[in-house]
Amino acid sequence: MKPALLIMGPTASGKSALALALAERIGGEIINADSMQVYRDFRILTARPSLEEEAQAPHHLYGHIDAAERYSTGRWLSDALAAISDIRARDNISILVGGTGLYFKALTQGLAEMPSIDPELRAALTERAAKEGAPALHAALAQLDPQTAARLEPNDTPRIIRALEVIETTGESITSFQANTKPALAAKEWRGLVLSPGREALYAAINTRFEKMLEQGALEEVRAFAARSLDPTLPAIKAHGAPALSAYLRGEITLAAATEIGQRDTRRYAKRQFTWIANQMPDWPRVVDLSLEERVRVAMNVLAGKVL
RNA sequence: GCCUGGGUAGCUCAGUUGGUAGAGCAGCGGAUUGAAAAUCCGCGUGUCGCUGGUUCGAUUCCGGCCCCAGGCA
Repeated sequence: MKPALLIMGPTASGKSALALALAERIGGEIINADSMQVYRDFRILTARPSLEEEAQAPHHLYGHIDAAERYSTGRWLSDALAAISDIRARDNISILVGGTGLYFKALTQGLAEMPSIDPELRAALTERAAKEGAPALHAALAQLDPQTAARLEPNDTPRIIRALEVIETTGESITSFQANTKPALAAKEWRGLVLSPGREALYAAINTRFEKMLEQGALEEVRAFAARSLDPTLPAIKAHGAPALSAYLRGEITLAAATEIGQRDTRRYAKRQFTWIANQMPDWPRVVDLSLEERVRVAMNVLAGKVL
C-alpha cells in the first residue's frame, strides 16, 4: 500500500505549487487540507489553484462547498477519508496539502466520534454568547461540566459553545468523548512534510501576494459575496482580507487601509501556523529554502521513506 | 543665517518637580479534538539625537553641536 503524503506549511510558502509539481511527476492526486479553500466563492482571495492548475492533475475538495454552508473539521475528515480511499482504489498516491493544522491532526491523531448536534442549539448558544458574553456561558458550563470548564478560558467562545452543546445533547462531557480518540490514518499510511521558509521572506511574500490578489479581482469576489447578504457569522466570511475589503466597499475605510489589514491578518495567521508546526508537528521533516525542483525531490524521498 | 517647535520602543506619541521610562499599533511566545484563515492566553522588545558641564546620581537642568518640520530672511 502506498502511503499518502501530507504537506503542511504556513500560508504563501509554496505548498500548492509543490503539490502540483509532485502530482504531475508521480501521477498523484491532490486533496485540499485548507479550511477556506473548500468554499466556492473565494477562489482568488483564498489562493486556491486556478482552473488551469486544477486541470494539470486531479484535485479534490477545492471549492466544493457553498459559502452559505458551514463546513467543519468533521465533514472535512470524512470527505478526505473518502477521497483517499477512492484514490487508493485507483492505485494512485494521495497528496494532501493545506495550512489547516487541525485537519492534519484529525487525520493523524484522530477526532473523537460524537453524535451530531442540532444546528438550532448551536445557533441559540451563539446568540446567547453574543448577548450575555462568553463568561456567562462559561459559568453555565461550570455547572453542567466542571471538568471541561476548568480547562477552558472564560472568553473562549467557540470552545465553550461546543462543550455546552455536547453536554446538553448527550448528557456527557466532551472531555470524556475526547479521551476516546483514535487516529483516522495509521502511522504506516502517511508521511508528513513541512515547508518552513524564513519568516521575513514569508511576510514579504504574503504582502506581495495580497496585492496580486487585488489585481486579479479579489475585490470583485468580495463584492459578489457581499451582494448575497449571507449570515455574517458564516465561517467563509472570515477569509483573510474579506472583512476589510467589505468595509472598503461600504466606504468605511480606504483601500490602502483595507490592504494593510488583510496583509496583517495573513501575517498573524502565518505566525500561528509556525507555532502549530513547531509544537504539534515536531518530527515532520522540514524543507527550508529549496527550489521547486529540489522540493519535489525531497518530497519523493519522504514518500519513499528515505527521509526520517 | 535668524526665530519657533520637535528628536524617547519597529511606527505614532506620552512621561519623569533629577533616582536609567509607558500607552496604542506593529511584533514575539504559547494553547489548539466538528467555526481552526476560527478562538483564546501571555510578553515592552529602548545608547530617552550626540557631546561636555553641574550633581552622590542626568533621558530630565545648563552649554555646544547634529538632524527634522514650520516661519522670517
